[in-house]
Amino acid sequence: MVTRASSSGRRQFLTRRIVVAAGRRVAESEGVGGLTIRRVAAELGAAPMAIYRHVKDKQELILALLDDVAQGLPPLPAEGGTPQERIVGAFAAVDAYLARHVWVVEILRQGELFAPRAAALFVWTLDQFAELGKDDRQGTDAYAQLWWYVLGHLSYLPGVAPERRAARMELLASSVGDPGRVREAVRSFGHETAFLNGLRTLVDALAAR
Amino acid sequence: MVTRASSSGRRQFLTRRIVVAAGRRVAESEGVGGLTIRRVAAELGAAPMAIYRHVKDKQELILALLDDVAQGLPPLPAEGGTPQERIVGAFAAVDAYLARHVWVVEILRQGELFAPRAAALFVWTLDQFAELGKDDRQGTDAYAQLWWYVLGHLSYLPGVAPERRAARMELLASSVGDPGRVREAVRSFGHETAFLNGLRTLVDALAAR
DNA sequence: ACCTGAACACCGTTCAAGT
DNA sequence: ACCTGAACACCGTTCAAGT
Repeated sequence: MVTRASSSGRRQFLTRRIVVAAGRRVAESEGVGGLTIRRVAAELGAAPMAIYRHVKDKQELILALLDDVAQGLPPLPAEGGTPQERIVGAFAAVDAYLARHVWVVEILRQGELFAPRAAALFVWTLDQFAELGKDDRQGTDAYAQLWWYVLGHLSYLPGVAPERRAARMELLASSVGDPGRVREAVRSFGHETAFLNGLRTLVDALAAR
Repeated sequence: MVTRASSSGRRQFLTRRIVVAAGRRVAESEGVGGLTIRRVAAELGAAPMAIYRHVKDKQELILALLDDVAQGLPPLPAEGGTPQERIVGAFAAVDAYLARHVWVVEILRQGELFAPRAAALFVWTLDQFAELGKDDRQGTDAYAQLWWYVLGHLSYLPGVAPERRAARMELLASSVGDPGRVREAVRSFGHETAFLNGLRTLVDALAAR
């Protein structure tokens, strides 16, 4: 996976862009847990300390990664349909995009957020709820509530990795008086459709209250 | 913080209970990030390797901690009121309890869950929705949707630490065309009341759909 | 100016000892 | 049986070099 050799020249062969791109490759393939300065340096065939010339410390690298991912966020839905449909579409798209980059969720949880892309979604959401006759105070509450729902779903995703599913299921079933009932109830559960249905339910309720 | 000295005797002075209790003290005061085998050992005045006699590895210690916290989960509401009120009460109580132990949320996110306490909440929730005329398939979806909402709220908590709030606010406001509107909208936002209102809205909608 | 190497203070964990 | 010490393979980061 070494994309650059340090052998040829001595002069600058690293840039912030290159470092961030390498960091992203590492995070994408091994998760945030596997993201280390030394690992990124190895990815680039450089000495670990070379990284520090382009990034203040590990925290700054992580924030740069967050920014990088934010660039790829799907665009907000334009006109068409009801505000409810647009809101569902927007949050479902954000959820789907971030689900493809679960490692980011761990960073988001550390209290970071992607501005300005998060800010754009926030204001856009205020506008949608304004169309539904809600003021910005109500819109803010609704935005937070929708975001919690999405963040919770994303946070739960690592647990549904196929190899974990069976073990969790058994743990759950065996802890209860009627294991058969639990197994039966969970059998047909699909988190994606449950997520979407719940999102629709929540948006409609927020619009109607 | 050393609660036991290794000096006096040579024979067993550690037990699994003692190790787990020390681990919990460390996690509670420094978070999961500060939880290290070596730190726990120091807390007990023991050699790091002594820990491994009572706990297989760090992962097992973490699971034991999860179990320990689960013991303190609030009891499920008994009869009285509508199912909706009981459901809101139960999930709000779980949220409040875990909010007092935020470090646990990081573990939950790693895909672990507390059985059998989680199982009890799950089955209890199925029962409540059964009273509302929903079958276990619908109840399972509702449980997942409520849990995502709670987990998202808990995941968001570290970001509202007082010292972070102002910085986040500015980052958000400055990223947008109309900073004044954002500041005004967010001014009166209170995440606890927003959480509770959203929970009520969601439960009522799930009951009605 | 940019990269490197050695070093420091940390990790989890194994293994061979001590009592 | 239980605890300890040295050791190994990792971290992030600082500092003094090299070109």
